[in-house]
Amino acid sequence: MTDALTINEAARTTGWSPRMLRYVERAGLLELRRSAGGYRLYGPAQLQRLRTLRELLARFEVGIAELGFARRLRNEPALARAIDEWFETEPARPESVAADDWLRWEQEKHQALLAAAETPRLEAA
Amino acid sequence: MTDALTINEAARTTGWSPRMLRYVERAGLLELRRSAGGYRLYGPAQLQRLRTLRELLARFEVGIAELGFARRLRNEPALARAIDEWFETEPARPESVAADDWLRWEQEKHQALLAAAETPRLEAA
DNA sequence: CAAACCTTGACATTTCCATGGTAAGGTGGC
DNA sequence: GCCACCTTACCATGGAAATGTCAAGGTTTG
Repeated sequence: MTDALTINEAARTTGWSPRMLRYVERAGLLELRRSAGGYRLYGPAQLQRLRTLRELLARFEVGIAELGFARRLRNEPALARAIDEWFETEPARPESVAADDWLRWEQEKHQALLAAAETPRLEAA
Repeated sequence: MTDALTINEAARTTGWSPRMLRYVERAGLLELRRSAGGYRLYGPAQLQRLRTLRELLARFEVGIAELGFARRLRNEPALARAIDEWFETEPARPESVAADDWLRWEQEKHQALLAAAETPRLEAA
C-alpha cells in the first residue's frame, strides 16, 4: 500500500473507530487519497491531523458538528459578519452577569445527566 | 411594570413563544432585567435584539446552539485559536475537492430523510 | 485463488436540540 | 384578597448528531 495505512490500521494508531474515520471524512474535516480500488489511504499527514482533531474535540468539549459550523463561519463571510454584528450590537442594558452563564448551563446539563446516571452522589463525605 | 413588557407580551410582539424566550435567555443570547419578584422584563432593546435574532437564525439556517457556539468562540480565545490552527494546518496533500462537500452532505441528509418519509418514490417512471 | 480487509448502505441506539405542555407555587395590580 | 400572569422544574416528542453493527459485494496480496 505504498507507505499509507488502510482504515483499520489508521483507526488503531489514532484512537478513532473505523466508523468514525469515515464519518470524519464525510463531515468534510479530512481529505484522503484513495487506492485504485477505492480504499481510503491514510498518510502521516492525515494521521497527524486525526490525532490533533481528537485532542481538539476532547480538550474543549466540542463536537464534529460544531467544527463543521466553525468551518462554515470561515467559508461564509456573510454569516460571520452577521453574527458578529448581532453580538456587537448593544448587549442590552441590564447591568447583568451572563458571560459564563452558558458555560454554567452546559455544566449543569452534564451534571444532571451524570447525577441521574450515577449512584446517588454524596459530595460531603 | 415601569415601561417593560413581561414574557407573554414580549412573546406576542416578537414572534417567539414564551417557552423559547426562556430558552434564548438560558442559552446566554439575551440578558434581561428582572422585577423585584423575579419576572423577566423586556425593554425595547431586548425586543429589538429578539427580532434581529429571529431574522439571523432564519436567514442563515442557524440554530440557537450554534449561536451559542459562536459566542463561545468569541469568549474563549484559546478555543478559537485552536480551531483556527487546526483548519490552517496543511489540509493534507490529496489534491482533493471537498470545500463544499459538507454542504452537499447536509443536502443529502435531507433528501434521504424526505425520500424515506414520502410515499415510495419512483424516479424512473 | 482464498483469506483478510475494504466499500457503501441501511438499521439501531444514545444523547442532544428545539419545542410544547403541565404542575406547584410566588407576584402584581386593582 | 383575587385572579391573571410569572417562575422554575419536569415530562414529552421529533429530528439530528455520534456511534455501533451487519450485509452484500469488491480489493489486496501471499
